[in-house]
Parts: sequence; C-alpha cells; structure tokens
Amino acid sequence: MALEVPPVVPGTLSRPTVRLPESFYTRPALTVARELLGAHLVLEEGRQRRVGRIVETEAYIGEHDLACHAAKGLTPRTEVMFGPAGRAYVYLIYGMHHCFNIVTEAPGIGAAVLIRAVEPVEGLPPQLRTDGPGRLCRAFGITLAHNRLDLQISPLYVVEGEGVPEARVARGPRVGVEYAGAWAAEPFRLWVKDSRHVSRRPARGARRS
DNA sequence: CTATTGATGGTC
DNA sequence: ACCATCAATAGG
Repeated sequence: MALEVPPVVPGTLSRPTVRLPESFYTRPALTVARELLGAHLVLEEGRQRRVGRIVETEAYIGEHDLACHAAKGLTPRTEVMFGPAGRAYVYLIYGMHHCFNIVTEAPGIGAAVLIRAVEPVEGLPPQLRTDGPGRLCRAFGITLAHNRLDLQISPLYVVEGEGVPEARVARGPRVGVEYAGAWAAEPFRLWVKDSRHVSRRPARGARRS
C-alpha cells in the first residue's frame, strides 16, 4: 500500500512529536529536572499550538525536603504530588501567579519538578517573556484548571528535545525557599548556561553583556 | 544597575 | 499568616 506522507507544517520539521513516557518521570526529581532541560513543553488548544524549550528547572525531591510542598504532608493541594508521575501539579502563588510542576517518582513519594523558564519556539511571540514560573504559565495560559492533568493524554505535554550537554548545564540553590533551612542551599536549580531566557536570580551580580 | 514594595487569593 | 512571583518605582 502507498505510504501517506503527512503535510509538513512550517517550523515543525524534524521536531520530535512523541511525548516523554511516564517511565521518564518515574525517577528521582533531580534526574528528571536535569533531563527535562532542552525538552519541549507543548500546549495545544484548538488550532493554537504553543511550544517552548525548557531551559530552567527546579527539583523538589520529597517529603523530607523542607522546600517541597509535600513536606506539608498529604493535603488536598499536595495529593497529586503523591500520585503517579507525569501529572501536572499547578498551584497559585501570591494570589496572582501560577506555577507549573511535573510530578515525579512512584506513587507514595511526593516529589516534582518546577518548570521555571522556557525559550519561545512556536506559537509564542518571540519577544514575550517566558522566563520565570509565573510568566511562563501566563504565556501558555496554564491555570489551576490544568492541575492534575496526565501529560500522556492531555493537550499539555512534553516532547523530547535535542538534549543539553553537561558542560552547558549550571546548578545553584532554588529560588525563594529561604524558609527551608539547610535545604535552601541544595543546588537543585538547574539551567542552561548560555540561554538568554533563564530567569534572573534575585539580588546577585547577574552579569550581562 | 540594586533595593523595596504592593498586589492578591488559595491553603492550612 | 504564609507564600517555589512579578511589575513598578525610587534611588545611586
């Protein structure tokens, strides 16, 4: 039988379209945070398709991690973190910004990766700021309505990217978790060194050319 | 460039 | 009361 050749959508040629499987997320949050760098976040709604390359993540590794919301125990809000991996954990912060996380590890372990910044790839104005967890959610239109979504079967998902070599990965303390004692110093924030779309860290000498 | 502050609502 | 934030503002 003749092979059906799908039409080429401009700008999508050679871009992977296969979702990262649930097994990708059923691993330690720090591993997932590292390997999500370079992957593509996708949100489809109707004809709209928004794509961003993930360039900054943070790992929240479990109940014992005092910076992790799961440290509060199993509550209505944190319940999704204790469930299967590869689900969206979205919450509202400071009454006006949303943060998008992906649940990691096996059920029973409350861990997740916060997506902190992407580079606009498709469906987003190139000048639109997508650095920072709140701005990124605003750009994609991610809200509490997306909480608990299964990234295998929802219009919100992640596909494999080109991968980022270790030499281009930087690590540092997570942002905004000073309340977490010794856990605040752990280098669980990862970003792509040479990306111009990494969020600015608060009160540090951020050298720019 | 740095530092400060106000906005605003879910959660416990 | 406490935030896994952001934009606007004031000042050097």
